[in-house]
Amino acid sequence: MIDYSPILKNIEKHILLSEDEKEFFFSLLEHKTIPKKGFLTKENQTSKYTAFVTNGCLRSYYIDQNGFEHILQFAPQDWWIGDIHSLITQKPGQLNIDAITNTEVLLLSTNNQELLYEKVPKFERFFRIILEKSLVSFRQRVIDNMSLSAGERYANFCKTYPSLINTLPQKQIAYFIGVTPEFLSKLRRDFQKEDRHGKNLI
Amino acid sequence: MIDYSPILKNIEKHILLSEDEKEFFFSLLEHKTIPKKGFLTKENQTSKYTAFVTNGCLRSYYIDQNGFEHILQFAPQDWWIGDIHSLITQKPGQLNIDAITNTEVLLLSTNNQELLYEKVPKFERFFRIILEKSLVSFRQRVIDNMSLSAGERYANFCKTYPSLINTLPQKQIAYFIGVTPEFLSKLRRDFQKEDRHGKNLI
DNA sequence: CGTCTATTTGAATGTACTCAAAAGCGGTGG
DNA sequence: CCACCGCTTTTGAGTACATTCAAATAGACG
Repeated sequence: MIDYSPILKNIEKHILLSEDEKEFFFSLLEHKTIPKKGFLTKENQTSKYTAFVTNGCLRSYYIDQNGFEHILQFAPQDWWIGDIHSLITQKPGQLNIDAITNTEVLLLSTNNQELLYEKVPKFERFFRIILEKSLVSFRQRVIDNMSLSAGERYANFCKTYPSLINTLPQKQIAYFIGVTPEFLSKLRRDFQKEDRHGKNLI
Repeated sequence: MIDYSPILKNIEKHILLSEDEKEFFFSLLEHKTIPKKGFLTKENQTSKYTAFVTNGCLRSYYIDQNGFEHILQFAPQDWWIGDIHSLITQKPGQLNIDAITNTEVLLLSTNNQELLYEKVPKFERFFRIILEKSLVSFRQRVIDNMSLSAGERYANFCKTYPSLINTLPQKQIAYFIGVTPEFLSKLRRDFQKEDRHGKNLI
């Protein structure tokens, strides 16, 4: 009934599994539907699950002391997401993770993840590789925040997530690149002006 | 001759090794001394080594298109450091890694790291855990850059790295928290004023 | 001691934010 | 089907935080 092929494909990019191992892995997953605006994780709660998105899109964000949202990650189809700090410390976390659209996820609980590592050590390798990639992208984010202007970060976002630009409220792009929605609106207006001038000059 | 106990202690926090495994692991390491201002890694070169600092302090930094330095990480004693993007893609990287003081490192080449994973799969677990921790700290860095003012980031830095405040040129702290050295100087002046006023009011 | 680099200071500037108000847009119920 | 409501986006004026540039001062090291 549940289609495990997307997650299997994701995993087999990095490790190969026997039929038994596949069955065992699938048996550890829980399928869940998160409706638009529904939550996977809330701040001040201890996270129990790492999620793999099979359909839809989740986002993780932090709310600061002034009540402003800052989006850390978008997780469209085929992405892994979770509050890793809370997951590894098993302490209450700072992040909220909710659904931008109706979303289907496969959940792996921390207990089952440990079990998986014990029974099928190859998964240590798999998650090591996933973590390497996440680390690279967060590192890039730190670099970009320190070395690029807001306009450059927006241009960057458009290049990196072309599929999200038209599906996402502009506000959320602003919260991701680290500017106010008002300022992003002005940036876009200025870009359009530049574009038009560019065209006229040709 | 080479003292492997610091790195062993670091590893045995997370996994336990047999004598043979220890010997094998040690045989894969290269010892190197990097003098103050010497380089482990230069931008545009493909990284070959992950380093463990047994003594001294390294830093990794990025130089942007305007020639400004942005420090990504300090690696004092007992820390791991490397240009992970270049290491995993085996393409030329963006980072420089150099020594703040004379530094002793143990180097693990990418080839030897793969060999280690093959022969002693427990190391997959070890590096998975190291990566989890790095990821948490880079994630926190993104959060802080988006939600805190420069003054708050500086106060944060002082709390997090008390040992570095007096050993590091102020400039480098500025490049780490993401402000100009001039502005950090002004921030510190203002903090001192506040402190004095605070004292006078009591 | 002299040189080189780091730090401090000040004035002018710029980038991005705040606040307030208007305009646009989508969904829902009558 | 359209009117209304709530939310997003736009716009503008004023402001704040941080940078730039230039010059003076302080510190470190050979």
